[in-house]
Amino acid sequence: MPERKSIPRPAARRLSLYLRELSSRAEQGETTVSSKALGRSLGLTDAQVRKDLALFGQFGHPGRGYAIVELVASLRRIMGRDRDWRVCVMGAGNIGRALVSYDRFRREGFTIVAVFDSDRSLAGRKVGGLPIQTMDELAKVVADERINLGIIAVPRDAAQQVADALVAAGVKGILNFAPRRIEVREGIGIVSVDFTVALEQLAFQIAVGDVVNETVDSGSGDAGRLSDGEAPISA
Amino acid sequence: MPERKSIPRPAARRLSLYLRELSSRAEQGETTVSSKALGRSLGLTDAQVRKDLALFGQFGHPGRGYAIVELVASLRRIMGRDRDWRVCVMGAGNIGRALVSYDRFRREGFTIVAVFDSDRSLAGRKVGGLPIQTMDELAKVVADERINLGIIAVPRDAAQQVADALVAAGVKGILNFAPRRIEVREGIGIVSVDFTVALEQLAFQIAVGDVVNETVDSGSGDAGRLSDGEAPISA
DNA sequence: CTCTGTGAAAACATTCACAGCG
DNA sequence: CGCTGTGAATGTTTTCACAGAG
Repeated sequence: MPERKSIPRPAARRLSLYLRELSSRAEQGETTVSSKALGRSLGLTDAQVRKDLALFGQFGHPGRGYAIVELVASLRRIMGRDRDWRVCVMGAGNIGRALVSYDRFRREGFTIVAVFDSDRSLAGRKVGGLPIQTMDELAKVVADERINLGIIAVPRDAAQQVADALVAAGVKGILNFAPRRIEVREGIGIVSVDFTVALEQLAFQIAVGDVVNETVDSGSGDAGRLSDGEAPISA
Repeated sequence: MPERKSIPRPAARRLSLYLRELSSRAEQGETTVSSKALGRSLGLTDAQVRKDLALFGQFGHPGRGYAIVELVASLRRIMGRDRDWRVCVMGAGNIGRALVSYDRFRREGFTIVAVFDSDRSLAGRKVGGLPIQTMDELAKVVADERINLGIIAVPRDAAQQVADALVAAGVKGILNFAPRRIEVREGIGIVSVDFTVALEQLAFQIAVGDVVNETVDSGSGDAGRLSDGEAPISA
């Protein structure tokens, strides 16, 4: 564990937003951006942006701002986006099928290479160009295809079991869509997204009569989020 | 704006997890739970659980713990889950269709009553029992069906425009799945979920060699999070 | 002048630790 | 006892404000 420096969790969440916004600006042909302009697009202060980016080194050019292409490259490397991620989807229900067909994953370097479902009668049917496989082929396929991430899109009560199988097969991280906490051993990454929780947070904002801008990225095993929050909620 | 008390954002995110866990325990027939047991299931300390729950009143019974049914009812009311939420889905692509068919929403009191798509050639086709409608029927349908929430499942470049139309039509909150920040006027709720950001957070956990349990609930318009985080990430 | 990087201050959130109820 | 609710202590994150680079 090559522990160098501690990154505040909220900052880690914002990093993804910086990368998303910067990539989009790069596509527009912009070459440079100030912390103020970047913060403005994301609902953050300029100081916050500078602090976050300074966590990894000196990327800015005083008087000029940040060189976008350069910064995107650095952030990608820092976030592990320069490697190739090979992903399998567990569960070929509504959500699993939608994710397999979600083109953006591939474009962003997360390639889905296999789909599994416990229902053997689905075996062989194709989803987004991939044949559905049975769960007992998991270990072999993960090894053969060098899969390092798994996405759980199975019913709640099967989720922990499927997670255990993924870890046993050798994946390094799990993105969980089932509505429950997943436990994994130290060293395995886990991020959860719960659609109902997301809608509920929305209902809460409204019920409480006070609304702030919030990004929900359901974290690992617990109640994480990925929102550039602003004020607390007042009730 | 009946501002009474300020609720820490991280606490707001955890509330959903308490409710989810408590409901599940109620189904198992459990009647009582201590802050310690609840925290254990969610990866939180007992003190954290007590502080969070105490934000809204005195729910616990010293020596005994919390009465589950009672607490679930209180939390539901506090979070606005006692009302009926009527939802429309914008975009009948992979994600939109998966969400329309996501049964859990209905069971949890979020009823999807309409689906829209800008592609007129899809008009009339059914998705999960609902006919796809064209975007220009939006205002009328929102009013007639008393829709108060909208879900955005359209491509990035159409998202802000669709959000504006939803707000103009009268929805009170938006759940956004498009990969960009959505701006809404004061008083309108917004929560965002970005699948790519979620996978990226996972990649980051792994790249950084240090992994903590995290729940990602992509917040509103900015870089928020919804994670019951633990330690910061070390790089 | 513009705009970064960063210590120092302020705001926030979590954990501790304990008084007090049942 | 067991377990809550809560001030006080601690730890973390954000904001401020400014020196210095281009």
